[in-house]
Amino acid sequence: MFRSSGCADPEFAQHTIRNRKDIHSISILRTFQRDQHIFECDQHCDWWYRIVSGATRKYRIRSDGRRQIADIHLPGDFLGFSSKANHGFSVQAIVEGTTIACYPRKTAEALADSDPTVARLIRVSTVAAIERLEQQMLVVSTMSASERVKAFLVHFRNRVGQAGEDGLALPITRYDIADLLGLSTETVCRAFTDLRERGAISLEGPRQVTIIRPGNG
Amino acid sequence: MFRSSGCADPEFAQHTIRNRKDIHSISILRTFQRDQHIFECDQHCDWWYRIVSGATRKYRIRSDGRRQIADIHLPGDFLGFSSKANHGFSVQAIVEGTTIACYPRKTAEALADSDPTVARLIRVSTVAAIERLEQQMLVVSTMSASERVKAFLVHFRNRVGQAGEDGLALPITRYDIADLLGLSTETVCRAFTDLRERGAISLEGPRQVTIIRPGNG
DNA sequence: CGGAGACTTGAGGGCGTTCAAAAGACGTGG
DNA sequence: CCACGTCTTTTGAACGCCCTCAAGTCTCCG
Repeated sequence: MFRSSGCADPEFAQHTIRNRKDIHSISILRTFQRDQHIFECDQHCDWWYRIVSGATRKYRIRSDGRRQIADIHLPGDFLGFSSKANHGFSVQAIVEGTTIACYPRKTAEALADSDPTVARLIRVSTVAAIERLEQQMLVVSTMSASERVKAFLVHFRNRVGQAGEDGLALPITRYDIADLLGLSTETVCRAFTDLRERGAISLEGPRQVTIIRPGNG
Repeated sequence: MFRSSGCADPEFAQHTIRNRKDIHSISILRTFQRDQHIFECDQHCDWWYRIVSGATRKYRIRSDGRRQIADIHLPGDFLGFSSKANHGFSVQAIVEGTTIACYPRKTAEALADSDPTVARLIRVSTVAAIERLEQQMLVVSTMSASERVKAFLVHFRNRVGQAGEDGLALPITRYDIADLLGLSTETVCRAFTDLRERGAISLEGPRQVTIIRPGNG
């Protein structure tokens, strides 16, 4: 939009060239081990992040010591935005060798200010996070244990995008699922068993699930 | 940033003038009756909205007929963003005479593209919504009924911003609170009674609450 | 082969839901 | 101003789901 302008002002011309910089060019790639922190809850928000490969969990430890997982991030997701100075959540790698692109916040914000494409990318990404959270809330606040687990499996499969095959390799433990769905580990296990016995899913292994009936039943 | 440029190109100059338009100048003010819809879940996302006065609820009807409230919007909040063509939620006025500024989506997006201030405003607003939802999720998925109601009251008081006085006039019914917290109406009532008996709150009337002890206890 | 972590299953109790009923609050019209 | 109907709020009793505690099995990896 701006770049199509035939402006002769050198300062502006230089600016448009700076704008041409892809957001990826200002990023630093980092690799994380399993359970290694990308950032912690009391840390200052100096970076934005994008998952390149692997997965992360966004969580918080409640005053009673229990862990609450607010979101799971998969490749393509942006995270690390905050309206306050500190994140209120910690983010941890779930799988070994999770790769993350890190963007210096000030530079990225300046880029978002000058490049509408970047601003739009951020906007779409945050809106997607909102919709994910709203969906998650619906699941957590109104569904039974089995329904929650099934909704999680269906939602997760849709996100990893294996639309054709229903075989799903879960990168996360029952503990993670429990903390994400607001259930106990035992209840999650019982829900898996229940869904298997009712023919909604089949288990080739604890982490290898096939969704047979995605709908109700 | 762009506007400080001394560019002589007329097209660009005209553009900068367009950029000067405040986002509020492209809005239409509308007033809604109680329970009137701002938009419904299957409606096309042609507008963005900002609450001017009153309050709205963002909700969805589950397949079993139960209603789930995902968020309450108060003056200053932006809403209506979606990454898809349709909203997945309906939004309704809670109080009589709720006033809302409506922005034509395409115009607003173009404005966000050209004016970093607007883009930043939208970004901050969506990030605030994310943080609200994450907080809400924490409440819904790990707290007991009384804790949820108390957390709701404290959170709500902070949002309406009556920091000095603890007297709080609730614009919403027990039914709304129940659907927001994932509880039944009866349980919400019992939680109010419980909190009153334990001295955490006092009730001058069903809708008039004073928070005595915001912390635990 | 041994150990640690992940997963599964069982029994009992607490908390929230459902069903039922009544009291309170509020606006409307006489 | 009061009577009336409707919506909201409150309380009670019984049931059911999920949590907790406990024990055992499976799986992976050194």
